[in-house]
Amino acid sequence: MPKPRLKLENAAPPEAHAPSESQLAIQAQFIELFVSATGVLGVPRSIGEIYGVIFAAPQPLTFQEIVERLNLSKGSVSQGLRALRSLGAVRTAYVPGDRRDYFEPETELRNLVAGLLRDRINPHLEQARDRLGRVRQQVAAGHGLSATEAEVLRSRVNKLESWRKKSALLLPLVAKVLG
Amino acid sequence: MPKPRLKLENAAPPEAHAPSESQLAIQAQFIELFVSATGVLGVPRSIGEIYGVIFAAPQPLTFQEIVERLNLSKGSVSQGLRALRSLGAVRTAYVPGDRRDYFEPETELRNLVAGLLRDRINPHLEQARDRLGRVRQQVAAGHGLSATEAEVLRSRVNKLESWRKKSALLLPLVAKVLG
DNA sequence: AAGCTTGTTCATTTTTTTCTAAACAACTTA
DNA sequence: TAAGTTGTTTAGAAAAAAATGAACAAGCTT
Repeated sequence: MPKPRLKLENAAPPEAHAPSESQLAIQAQFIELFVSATGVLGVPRSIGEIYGVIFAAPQPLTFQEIVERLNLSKGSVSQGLRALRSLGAVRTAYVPGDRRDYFEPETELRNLVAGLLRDRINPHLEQARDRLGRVRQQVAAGHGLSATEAEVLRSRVNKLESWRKKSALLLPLVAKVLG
Repeated sequence: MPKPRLKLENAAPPEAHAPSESQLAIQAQFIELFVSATGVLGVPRSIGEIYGVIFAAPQPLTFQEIVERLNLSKGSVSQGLRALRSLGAVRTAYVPGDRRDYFEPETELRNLVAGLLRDRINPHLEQARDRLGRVRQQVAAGHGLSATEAEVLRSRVNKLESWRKKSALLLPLVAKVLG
């Protein structure tokens, strides 16, 4: 026999009331700002909207509130939130007596940039290092090239190597300046 | 057997000969490298291919050579080259006695990054400054907000302002490190 | 257990981006 | 002037990306 559970009486969660017209206008401005950033970052528009609506909210929002305020499908919001959490751009907030997830924004630029570097840039840089090694080998072994052609190609490979080094030098610096 | 083509008798331009198998392999490696970069930069794959094939060539290439080596349509190559020139990533090289355009790569990272900043980042930053001003006004005027809510929103706007300032500070630094 | 609520997954549809091919313009040479 | 090159423009096809919605899972509540 399952033991009967006590209902939490005060469960009435700190529900955000329906936003006023003025609040809606503010929210729209914030969202617009982040949506325009998606263009540069190459992420889907809906992700900008989701981050924007969370950023614009004075209190953490529930999944359902995000769906309603943006008129997005549950599927899109679920996927968007997963991406944002993976970047470290949103966190879940715990609300006692409420089973739902509440979402709040990460607002430290340092941390947001760190997430982007980790998830989007670094993997490519590492892959590039490997590829570059292969190109260098190919060029070194390359036959059918005149002496001057071979020389040009070697200098091109060296250029690439210098790009890679400078990038690797730059990224920590970026993190430092933003912190 | 390729069908014989009518040739101009003396014009004989410094035509690149058909690449050897080894040259093709090298070229493919270079292209692969730049195509993988398109993912990060959010530019079309074909643009990576075009820059790659130019970067991989010891001498400047003609439009037609690019089309043939990549099996791309003339239209794609024309558009891709325009974008690359606008970024300052490829230059045209003059070849005496030849009407065709020859293309060679810009290989200075500093200049490539400068082009990206100019064409892709700066416009967005300027737009962001305007939008941010509007958000600040909205929040300042915002009614229908409790005192604590208004306080949170003001601090959010201040965060955004500090992001913008840090970014504006960072970009010149990037240019300097890469130079 | 049956019936809610909350959120995820994924096959399909919708939208956006990218590419192509055909028409065209500008210029050169016959 | 006609005919040939070289490259651009653009309408529409093809491909890729993003969003939807229905089925599903997991956990409460009664």
